[in-house]
Amino acid sequence: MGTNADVAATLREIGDLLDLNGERFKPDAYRRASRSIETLTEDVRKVAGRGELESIPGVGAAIGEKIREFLRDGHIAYLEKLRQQFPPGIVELMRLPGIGPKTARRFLVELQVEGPAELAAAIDAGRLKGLAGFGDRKIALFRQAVEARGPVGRRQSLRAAWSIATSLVERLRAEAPVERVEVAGSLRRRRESVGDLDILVTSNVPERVFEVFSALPMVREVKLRGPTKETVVLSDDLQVDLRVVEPAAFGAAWQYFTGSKDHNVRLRSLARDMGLRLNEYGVTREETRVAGASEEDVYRSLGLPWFPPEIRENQGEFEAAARDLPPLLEESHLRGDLHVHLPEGSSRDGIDRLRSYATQRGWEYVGVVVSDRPDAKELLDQLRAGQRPGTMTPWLLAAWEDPLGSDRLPPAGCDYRIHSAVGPDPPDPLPTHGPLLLTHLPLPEAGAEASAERVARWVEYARRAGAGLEVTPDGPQDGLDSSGVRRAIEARVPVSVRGAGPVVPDPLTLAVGLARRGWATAPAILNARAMAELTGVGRGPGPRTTPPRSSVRRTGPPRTGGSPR
DNA sequence: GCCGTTTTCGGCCCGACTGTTTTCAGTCG
Repeated sequence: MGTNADVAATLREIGDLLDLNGERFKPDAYRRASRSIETLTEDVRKVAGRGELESIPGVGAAIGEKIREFLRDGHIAYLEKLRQQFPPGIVELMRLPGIGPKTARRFLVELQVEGPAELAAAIDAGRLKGLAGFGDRKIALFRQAVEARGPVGRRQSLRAAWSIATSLVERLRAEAPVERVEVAGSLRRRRESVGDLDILVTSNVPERVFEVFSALPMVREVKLRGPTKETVVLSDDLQVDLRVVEPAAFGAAWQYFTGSKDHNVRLRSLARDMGLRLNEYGVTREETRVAGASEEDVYRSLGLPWFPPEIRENQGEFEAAARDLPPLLEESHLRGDLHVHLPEGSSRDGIDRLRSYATQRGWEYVGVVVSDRPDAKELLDQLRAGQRPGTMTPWLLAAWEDPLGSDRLPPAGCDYRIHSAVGPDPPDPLPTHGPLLLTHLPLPEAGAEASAERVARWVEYARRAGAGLEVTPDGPQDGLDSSGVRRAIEARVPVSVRGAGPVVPDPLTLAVGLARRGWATAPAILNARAMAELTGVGRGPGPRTTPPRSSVRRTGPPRTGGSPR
């Protein structure tokens, strides 16, 4: 576990315990600080080292001091004291769906129930019957919550969530009486992992929409349904909230349900300061709605620019907006992809498909990996045949990919080299032959988001090797996560944004989204450069096994303006 | 406990849904 995650979990536990104690505002303060640390793009120890903990949103003198204590001693006396007041299982109980601090406390005080197992036993023994506020229905829900313990609440990878959401949205558009269907929530923000899906529709017959939606084959159960909102659980445990709003409020609702929570809290307090009120129905002054149909209107009415969803985290976007938001990378900035594997089948067909795919995207070049093809030699010849710069678009480059540490030399005619990582950490010697890219970084730890320290080591290694790093639709499962992108850019290590090539649907948008979450602008992105600026790769015939390392560095990205912290 | 281009004190987002309630408390996002 990374230190940031440890600190975040510790602060959250303090918040939960304070909640049980009946504290009014402290629990939220600790949880806010916890979320802030969790989404921090930098190692919290580094921030502490600079004495800047209090610059983190939600961290003040008291919490800052507790974080320092945790980093120094590995524990916090205040937390130890809190823990002594409650049995250890009680926090676990409180995290079950439908059980909050009030209910958990009642279990403890009125039934001496100290954890999930004891709760199950108490229910079985009929000890909850007759207690005020606990009817049969509620007791059944408690039982369900205890029994469902485990996979519920598991976060999905961005790519898995995207693919599920895409099919749900398609079905709704095709089969339900809706005008507009959009995804909101953390998926729209392109978070590396997604806990649930938020889908927003406009329709004048919500109940019909809910009927269609609940009948979809992937829906396992309907958790709740009201006039404007339905919550379902899919067969793979993912929860989906579907909301119906009127068109005049669509922008406000989309903004509201996209979040993040901390971005929204900041926004609403800004609105309040201006004598306005912001909720999911719009921005109102007294009883008059002044904005709501579009997100742009909502932000404009608060004197703010529209924020790209990927940076709505209250991690510096408001401060940056006071100057100028940096122009984040767009899919249209990309001029190619430097790491594409041909699909199964003949190379000739593969090249044809790739060419038309790249043409569709308007790309100048595509780097084709030849090293894993049985017919590598012929493929190389095909790639070389008839290509002259400027005569054919897109230009196809030949890439040679092998494991980091391999001393096998690529055959003549290859344009550049890609090294795939072979372990969780960079090996000792620097790669020779100047690879252009390092790929397949195994950054996640048991599905967790990549640890900040490990990312830092890879970024430093890439910098010394003069190589670029990849961000892919699989996020930290296969390359940089968004904080890694941010780090790489700060270290002037070029970042390559990689899609999936000619597969349908290509989740390239996710790789771009992760780069945007890392505040990437086009100049920092290797494959947003024109081919002529690509380290001299592929200009004319001849072997190019070793792109000059110096040129990679020379064309390194300028520092982006508006660095959030 | 945090925070402030109204504030260093006095606020703290706010609405939907459910269950068990004749008017609301708890939970959730």
